[in-house]
Amino acid sequence: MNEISPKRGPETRQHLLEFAAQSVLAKGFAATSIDELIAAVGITKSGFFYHFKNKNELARALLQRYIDDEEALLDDLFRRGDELHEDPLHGFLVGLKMFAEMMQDLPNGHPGCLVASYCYQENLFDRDVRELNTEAVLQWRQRFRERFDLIAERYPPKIPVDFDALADMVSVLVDGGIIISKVLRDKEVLPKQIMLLRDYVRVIFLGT
Amino acid sequence: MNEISPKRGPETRQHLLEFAAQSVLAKGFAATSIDELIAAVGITKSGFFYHFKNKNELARALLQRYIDDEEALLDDLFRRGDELHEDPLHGFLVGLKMFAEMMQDLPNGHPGCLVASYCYQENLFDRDVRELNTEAVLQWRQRFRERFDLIAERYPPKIPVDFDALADMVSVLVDGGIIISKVLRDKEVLPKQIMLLRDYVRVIFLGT
DNA sequence: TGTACATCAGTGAACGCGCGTTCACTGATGTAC
DNA sequence: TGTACATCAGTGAACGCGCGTTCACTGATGTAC
Repeated sequence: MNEISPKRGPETRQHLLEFAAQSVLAKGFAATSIDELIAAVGITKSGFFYHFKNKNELARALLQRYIDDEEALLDDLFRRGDELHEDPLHGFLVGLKMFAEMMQDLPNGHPGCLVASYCYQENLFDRDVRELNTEAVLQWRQRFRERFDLIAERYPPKIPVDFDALADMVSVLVDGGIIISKVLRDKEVLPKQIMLLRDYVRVIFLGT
Repeated sequence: MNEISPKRGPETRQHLLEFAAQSVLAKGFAATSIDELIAAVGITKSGFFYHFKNKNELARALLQRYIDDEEALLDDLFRRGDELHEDPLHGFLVGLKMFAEMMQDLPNGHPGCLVASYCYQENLFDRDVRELNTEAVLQWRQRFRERFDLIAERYPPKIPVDFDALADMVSVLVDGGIIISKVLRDKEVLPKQIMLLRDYVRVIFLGT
C-alpha cells in the first residue's frame, strides 16, 4: 500500500491549506485549530509544524494562496473579455458579465473572501499578514483604475466620477455581495450586484 | 467610597457589551475572552455569568444591540432627509448625503459591522443568532425596496432595474465599504462609496 | 555495485497556559407586615 | 419602628479540556564517491 509515497510533502501541504481555508471562512482563524486540520489530513501535530513553523505562517500562506488564485482567475476572465472585443469598455462589460455568470454557477455560492475574513480579525495577525492584505486591495484599485483611464480616453464619462472610488467599488461590491449572499443564504445576490455594477459602468461611459 | 452603588447592574452590563463589541470587531468572537472583558470592566468571572448565562448569550445581546442602534440611526437620518424634501427621491438623496457625511466625520472611520463579522464566523453561533443576522439584512432589503417603489411612482426609472437588488446594494456597499476602508486604513473609502451609490440612484430615476 | 551521508516527511510524548463553565456562598438594598 | 424575607449584583475557588509549541527521534528515499 501507499505506492505513491515519494514526494508526498507538497501534496500534504496543499491539503492542509485547502481544509484550513474552508474552516477559516466558516469559523474564523482563531477557532480553526491545528488539531482539526491534522485530523482531516491524517498526520500528527508535529507533521503540521514540519510544514508551517507556527500558526501565523499558516495564515500567511493561506492568504497568499487566496490572493494569487483570485488574481489569476480575474486576469484570465478580463483577458478573455478583451479577446471578444478590442474596445476596452465592451471588453470590460463582457468580463463583468462572465464574472457574474461564474459566481452564479458556483453550486453553493461563493465560499467567502479571506481578505474580508482577516479584516475582521486583524489583531490576530502579524504585521506582514496585514500588509499583504492591504497590498492586495491596493493592487485591485490600481488595476481597475488603469482600465477606467483607458476606457475614458475613448468614452468621456457622461457623469463626473472619481475613478479611484469607482475602481474600489469593484472590490466593495464583491466583498459586500459575498457577505449579503452568505447571510441571506441566497447565492443570487452576488451575481446581481455585479450586474448592477455593470449597468452603472455602462451608464457612466455610454449614457445608457 | 462607591456612593452610587445602588442599581449598578445594568450599567455594568452595558460596559461589558461596549468593550466586547470593540474586541469582537478587532479579533473576532472566538478570540474575545471573558477574562479580558471582566478585566476591562473590573468584576470577577462569576460576575460575568450573572449577566450572561453563557458566551452565546453575549453574542446574541451584542448583535441585538448593534442591529437596534443601526436601525435607530438610519431611521432618524432618512426621516430628517424627508423633512427637508417632501419628494421621496430628493429626501432619500439628502439622507444618503447626510449618511456619507456622518461616516466621514467618524474620527477613526467606521468601527466595523457586527453582521459582517458574525457572517465570517457563523459556525461559532447558535441558530438563533444566525437567524437574527439574516432577519436584520432582510429588513433592510424591505425597507429600501419600499422606498424605491415609492420613488418609482413619481419617477419612472430611466434604466430597467431590479429594486430588490438595488435595495441590497445599500447594505452591500456599506458592508463592503467598511471592509475596504478598514483594510486600506482610509476612512474616506466608505463615504465615497455611499456618494457613488447616491449618484447611481439619481441617474436611475432622473437620468443624470 | 556498494557504502556513507543528507534530505524529506514525518512520529510520539510532554509542556504549561488559558479557556468557558459550575457551585456554594455573601453583603447591600428593597419590600411586607 | 423593627424584624423577616427576597432580590440584586456580585465573590472565590475549583474543574477539566483543548490549545499552540517544543524536542528528540525515525524510517524511507536521493546523491556522491
